[in-house]
Amino acid sequence: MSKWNDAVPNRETQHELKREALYREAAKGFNRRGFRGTSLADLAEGLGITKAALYHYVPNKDELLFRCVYNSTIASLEAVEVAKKEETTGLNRIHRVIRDYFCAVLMANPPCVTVYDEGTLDAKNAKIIYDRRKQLSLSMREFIRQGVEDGSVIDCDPKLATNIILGSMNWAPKWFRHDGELSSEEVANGIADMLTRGIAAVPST
Amino acid sequence: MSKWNDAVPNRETQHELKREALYREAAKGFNRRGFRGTSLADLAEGLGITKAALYHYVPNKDELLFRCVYNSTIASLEAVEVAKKEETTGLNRIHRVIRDYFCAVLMANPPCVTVYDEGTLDAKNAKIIYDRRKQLSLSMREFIRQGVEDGSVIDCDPKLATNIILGSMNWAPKWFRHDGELSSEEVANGIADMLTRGIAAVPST
DNA sequence: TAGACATTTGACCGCTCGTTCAATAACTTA
DNA sequence: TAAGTTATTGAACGAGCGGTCAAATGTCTA
Repeated sequence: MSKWNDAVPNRETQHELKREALYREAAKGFNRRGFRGTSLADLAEGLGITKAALYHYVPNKDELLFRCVYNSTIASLEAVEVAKKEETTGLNRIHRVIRDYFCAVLMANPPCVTVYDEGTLDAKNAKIIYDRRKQLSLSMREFIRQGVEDGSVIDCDPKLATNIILGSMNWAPKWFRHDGELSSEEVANGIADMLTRGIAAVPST
Repeated sequence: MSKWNDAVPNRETQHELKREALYREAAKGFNRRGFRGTSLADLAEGLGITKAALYHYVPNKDELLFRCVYNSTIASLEAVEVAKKEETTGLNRIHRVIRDYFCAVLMANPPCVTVYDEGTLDAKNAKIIYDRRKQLSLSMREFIRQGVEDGSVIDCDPKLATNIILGSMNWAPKWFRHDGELSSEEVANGIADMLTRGIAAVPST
C-alpha cells in the first residue's frame, strides 16, 4: 500500500493541496485586482495550468469568492467569541477582536478576502455574508457600549466607531505587503493599539 | 439673442449640466458596485437615455473613472495645502485634512471615487493618481512627524498611522448613506476626532 | 499488460460589455 | 420655412469572459 514511506502524499491529499493552492491564488487576485478584474485564465496561468482544469477543484468562480469571504467572517466571529469569554473591559475586547481578526486575514491561512463589490455574490450567498458581517458589527457595537459603561471607552457613537474600525481593517489587505518592513503581527498590534486608543477613556501611553 | 430672460440655460450650458449629471451617476455607480460592476448601459438607464448617447459627453468609460478619482485627489491635496498654511500643531493639521477631505468626498461635489481596483486605469492615468496619492500620504506622514516633535502626537510609526487613517477614509463611501442618521459634516468630524485621538499625546476628552 | 480512474487539454458556446456608425430627430438661426 | 448644427438612437462589431465537453494523457491497481 504505502510506498516511499508516505513521503509522497496520496492522490486524495494531492487533490486537496491543489485546491488549497487554487484558493490562495484566487484570494491573492481578488484582493489585488478585485473579483471581476481577476479572470479564471489569470488564476490558471498563475498556477501553470489551463482554465478548464480548475473545474475539477471548484464548481465555479463565485464559489471561490464566497469561500474566501466566508473564511474572513469565520476569523472575525471567532475573534468575537474569544473576546466575549475574556473577563475584561469593553475596550480590551475591542482590541482583542481587531488584533485577532487582523492577524488571521493578513496571515491568509485559510485565504481571506474582505473587499468585494456589491452584486458579485448571488443573492443567497450575499445574504449569508451580510448576516455574518452584521453579527460582527453588532458585537463590536455591544463591546463599545460595555466599554462606555465600565468606563474604559469614551462616550461615542458605537455605530460610527465600528464603521471606522471595520473600514480600516477591511482596507488593510490593499496596502499590506508580506515583504514589507513590518510583520503581520506588528501591523495587527499597531492597528489595534491606534484604533482602540481612538476611543479609549484614558490614553494607554 | 437672450430669450425668456435667460431663465433657460443655453445649449452650451445644458451640455455641461448633462455631463455633470453623467459624472454624478458614474461616481454613484462606481462607489457602490465598482468600476467593472457598473456598465455604461446601467448609467444610461439611470439617466433615462441610451448607451450611445453617453459618447457625446465623454470619450470613454475610463475617463469617467479617472476624473472621479482625480477629483478626490484634488480635494485631498487642497486639504493638505490649507492645513500647511495654518499655524498650529501637527495633530490639528491631521485633523483638518481628515475632516476637509472627508467632507468633500461625502458631499460628492464634484463627484469623487476613492476605491477602484488595480488595473482599471491605464498605465498613464494610474501613474498620475499614484503620484498624487503618494503626495497625500507623504504630507500626512510629515504632519505626524511634526506632531511628534511639537508634542501633540504620540510616538508612533507615521507610515502605519497614515495607512490606517487613509484606509478608514477611503472606505467611508461604502457605508455612508446621505439618508442616514448623521450628516456628512457630523460623520467627517466624528471620524477626524476618533482617528486623531488615536495618535494624540493628550486625550481631547 | 490491461483496465479503471483521475487529470488535463484545446476547442467551442453563449453572453455581456465597450465602442462605433449611419440614420433620424430635435433644436437654432437666418 | 429651409438650412445647418446638435442630440439621440438602434443596430452591429469585436473582444473577453465563464463555463462545457469530448478527447487525450497520465496514474494507479489487478
